[in-house]
Amino acid sequence: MANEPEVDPTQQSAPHIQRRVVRVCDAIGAFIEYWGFKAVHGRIWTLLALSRTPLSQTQIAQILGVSRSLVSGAMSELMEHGLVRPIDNARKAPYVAVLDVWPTISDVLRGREWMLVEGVRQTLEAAIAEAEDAGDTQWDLGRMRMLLGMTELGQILLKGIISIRTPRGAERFASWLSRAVRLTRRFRAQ
Amino acid sequence: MANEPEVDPTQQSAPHIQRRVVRVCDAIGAFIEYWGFKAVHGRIWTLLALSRTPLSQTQIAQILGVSRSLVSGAMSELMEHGLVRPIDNARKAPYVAVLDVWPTISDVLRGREWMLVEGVRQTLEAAIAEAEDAGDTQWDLGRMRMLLGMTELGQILLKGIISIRTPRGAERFASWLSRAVRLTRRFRAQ
DNA sequence: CCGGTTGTTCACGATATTGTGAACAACGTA
DNA sequence: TACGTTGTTCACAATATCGTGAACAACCGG
Repeated sequence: MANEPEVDPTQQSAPHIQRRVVRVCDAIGAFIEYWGFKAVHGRIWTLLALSRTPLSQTQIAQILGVSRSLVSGAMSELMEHGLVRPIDNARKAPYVAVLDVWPTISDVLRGREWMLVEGVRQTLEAAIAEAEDAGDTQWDLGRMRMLLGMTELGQILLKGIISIRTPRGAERFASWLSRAVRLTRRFRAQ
Repeated sequence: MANEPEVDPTQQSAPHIQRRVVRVCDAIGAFIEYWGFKAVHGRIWTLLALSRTPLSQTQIAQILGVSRSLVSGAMSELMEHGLVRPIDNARKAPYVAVLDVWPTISDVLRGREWMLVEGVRQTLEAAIAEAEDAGDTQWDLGRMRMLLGMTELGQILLKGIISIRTPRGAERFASWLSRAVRLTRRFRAQ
């Protein structure tokens, strides 16, 4: 199909604007790399989000300058997370980005972060129970209780953030947070 | 000094409570590993935070079951970040945890996160300028402007969070956030 | 049926990360 | 002084991660 917008694989003769777009993809990739995803996920999602037309995996690989195998693997992960979808039901099809990324963020928070905080909470409770029984002198029971309190606070915040599904939900959460912070003042002052 | 609390290097005969504490250290280490630090940093900090007495690097290595060299390297990094300090000025001294971790979190947000978001913003601005000049058909100018808006919103939030230094600051920020979310309602509705 | 394309899979290399052990200097004490 | 301890440094091993290229199956148009 010669009437498609031509995508030149060589970076030199690619239109200036495409290189600018790839720079954006790289920057967003670097950003989300710090949030537990891989950089290539962010690069692919951004490229699809900024493209007016759906793109094939081959096109994506050409534009980003990576191998098709890398794109293939990253793509199936992105589709698992619901961040990208094929334009029709066949598995062999051009792809578009899903712009509403909040469900994914929410899933990540509910899964990864929640499990980590919950793990801390459980080990803390076990250590506190043990320390209360044993009358220990080496470990600081008060500090353990403080950390447990912070853990529970973190879980409450996580629950609140996860429950945000709509702009209206964000509004409710923000005003709830405002009130909550005010109320915990005396607790922090101790 | 035989009157110090004995710390048994072998995990079998270590007091139950110590093993519980180490489990807490591991859990917190796993948690902060997802936040750009290394797990061993969290383990060491937690151990010091939960110990009533200052600990030497050798003791830390024994309790956590890692080598002294690993502790040494992690320790100097923790001291750079201000999360741990020696009990007296000499470099050879027992160490204690600094419990106020907010300055460090704030530094991380101001450094790492800010640079990443700023990088996205700059590449987006460059791409938008180029697209406006070139009258391009392949890339979606509207989406770029949307991402730029989200980036600027992120920077505003980051600035707000960073500015929290005291409980009073947290209170101000929370109520500001509540108002801000309410005001941006019509913007999101578009 | 046959080339061409598209996505998938796998074995592999390149590279970064993490932790270890040995050697060493600084310090205090018998 | 001789010795033990503490922290530091460095070369190295173990491991994980990232990305590649080749082989392959599915599909489409001639």
